[in-house]
Amino acid sequence: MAEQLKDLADDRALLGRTSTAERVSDILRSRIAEGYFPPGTRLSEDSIGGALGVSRNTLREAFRLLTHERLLVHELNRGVFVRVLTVEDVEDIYRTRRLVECAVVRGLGDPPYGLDGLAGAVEEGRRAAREGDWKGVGTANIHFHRELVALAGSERTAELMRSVFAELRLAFHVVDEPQRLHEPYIARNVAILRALQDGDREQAATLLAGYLDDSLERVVEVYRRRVGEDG
Amino acid sequence: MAEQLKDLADDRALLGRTSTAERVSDILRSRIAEGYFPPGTRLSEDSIGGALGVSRNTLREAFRLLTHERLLVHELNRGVFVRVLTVEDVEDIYRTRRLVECAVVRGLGDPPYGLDGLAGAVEEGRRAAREGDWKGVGTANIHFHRELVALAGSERTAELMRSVFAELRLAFHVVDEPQRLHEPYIARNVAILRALQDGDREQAATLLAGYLDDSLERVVEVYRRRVGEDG
DNA sequence: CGTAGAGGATTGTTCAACGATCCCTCAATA
DNA sequence: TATTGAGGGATCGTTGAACAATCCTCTACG
Repeated sequence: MAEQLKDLADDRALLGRTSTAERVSDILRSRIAEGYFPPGTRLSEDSIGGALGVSRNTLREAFRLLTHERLLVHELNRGVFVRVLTVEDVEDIYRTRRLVECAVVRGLGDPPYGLDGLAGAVEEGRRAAREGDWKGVGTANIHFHRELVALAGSERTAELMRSVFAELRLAFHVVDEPQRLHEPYIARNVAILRALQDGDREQAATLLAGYLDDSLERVVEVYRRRVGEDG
Repeated sequence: MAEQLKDLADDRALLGRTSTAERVSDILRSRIAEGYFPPGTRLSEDSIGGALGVSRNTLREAFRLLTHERLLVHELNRGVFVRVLTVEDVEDIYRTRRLVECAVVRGLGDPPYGLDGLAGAVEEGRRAAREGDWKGVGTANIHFHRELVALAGSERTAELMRSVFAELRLAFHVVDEPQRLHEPYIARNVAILRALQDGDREQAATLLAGYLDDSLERVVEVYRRRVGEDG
C-alpha cells in the first residue's frame, strides 16, 4: 500500500503541471529554440495571446517563466523581447560553465560513475553527425554537458546549468554555423568520457577546461562579427 | 562626452525598475528574510493584498516571482506558503555551496585579489558578535560568502548563489538558535580570509570545505529535530 | 466514534476598463 | 539641415469584478 501511495505521489507532479501558462511557455520555448522567434523579436501580448487563444494574464505568466529562464527580457511598458546575448553574456556563460563543470568532474567520488547518460549523449551526437544534422549535433552536445553536470547529484546545480545551456542555445542560433561550431567537439566529448571511464578525473577536468576555452573562443569570434555593437 | 554618456547609461538601470509587482515582491522578500513571515506561513491573497493596497492580480504576480526564487511554494487551490525546506533541500544547498564556493577559490588567478568586500563582511560579523546580535552575525556570514562568490566575477554564478543563500536563510529561521549556529564560524571566516591574503588558494579551499561540512552537519542535526517528518 | 454532506471561504481564471508610457509622425524653429 | 516639441495611436500596467472550482470547517446522522 505504501508503495502505491508513493507511486501516486510521483504522478501528482504530472497532473499539477497542467497549468495553461506552463504549456504556453513550453510552446514559446521551443519556438525560440528552433529560431522561429529570433533574438530581438518582440513578443506582443495581444497578437500572441490572440493566436494562442489565452488571456493576457495567462500569457504574462508564461512570459514571466521564460524571463526567469533568461530567454526573454522584460522592458517596462515596452513588452518582452527574445533575448539578444552580448559578447559579455557569452563570456559569462562560459565562465560559469568552466567553474561548475570542472568542479563537478573534480568533485566526483571514486569510480565507477553512472556514465550511461554521458555515453548516450555521445552516441546521439555521432548519429546526428553521420546524418549531417549539425543542429542535432549541437543539441547532443548540450545533452552531454547536462549529463555531466547531473553527475554531481545536485538538483540546484543541475537547474542552474539547464538555464545556462538554454541561454547558450540563443548564442548558437545567432552564430548559425552549426557544423563549424559543433563538429570538432564530438571527438573531444569522447575523450572526456573515456577519461571518466578510466576514473581519471583530473585528466577529464583538464580536457574539459581546454574544450570550454576553445569553444568560447570560437563562438565569440563568430559572434563579434554577427552582432554589430560590442556588448 | 562619450564618458558622460556611458555614466548615464549606467544610471538607466535604476530608472527602469519600477513595477508594482516587483516592489511588492521586494517587500515580501525582505519580510521573509527577516523572519517576519516564518517558513510554513500561509500568505493569503486577501489579507496581504488588502494590507499593501494592491489588487489580487498584481499580488499574484509578486507571488510568482518569489515562487521562482524558491522562497514560496504554491499549492493548487490552497495558496502560497513560505517555503519549509526539507533536510534534503538543506543538503543540496550545501552540496551546491561546496561545489561552487570551493571552485571559485581554487579558480582564482594570481594574487592580489580584491578582498575588501570579504574583510568588510568579517568586520561586520565581529561587530555584531560584540553586540550579541547573533542574527546579525548570520547575516554577515552570508555576506562573507556572497563576497567570496563575487570574486569569480561571474554575474550568473553570483545570482545563483544569491538565491541559494536566500534559501539557506529559511533554514536558519527554522533552527532559530543563531548563536550556536553562527558564532563558531567567525574565526573560520577570518582564517579563510587570511589564507587568501597570503595567496594560498589551496589552503583557503580546504578551510572552506571543512567549514561547509561542519556547518551542514550542525544545521541538519538541529533541523531534524525541528521538522517532524523526514524530508 | 466515525463519516457524509452542507455551507462558507479562498483560490483559479478570465474579461473589460482606464490610466500611463512609449514610439512614430509631423510641423515649427533656429 | 538638424533639433525640438506636440499630438496620436498602440501597447503595457493595474485594477476591479465576475464566476467556477476547490478546500476547509462544522454539523448532523448512523
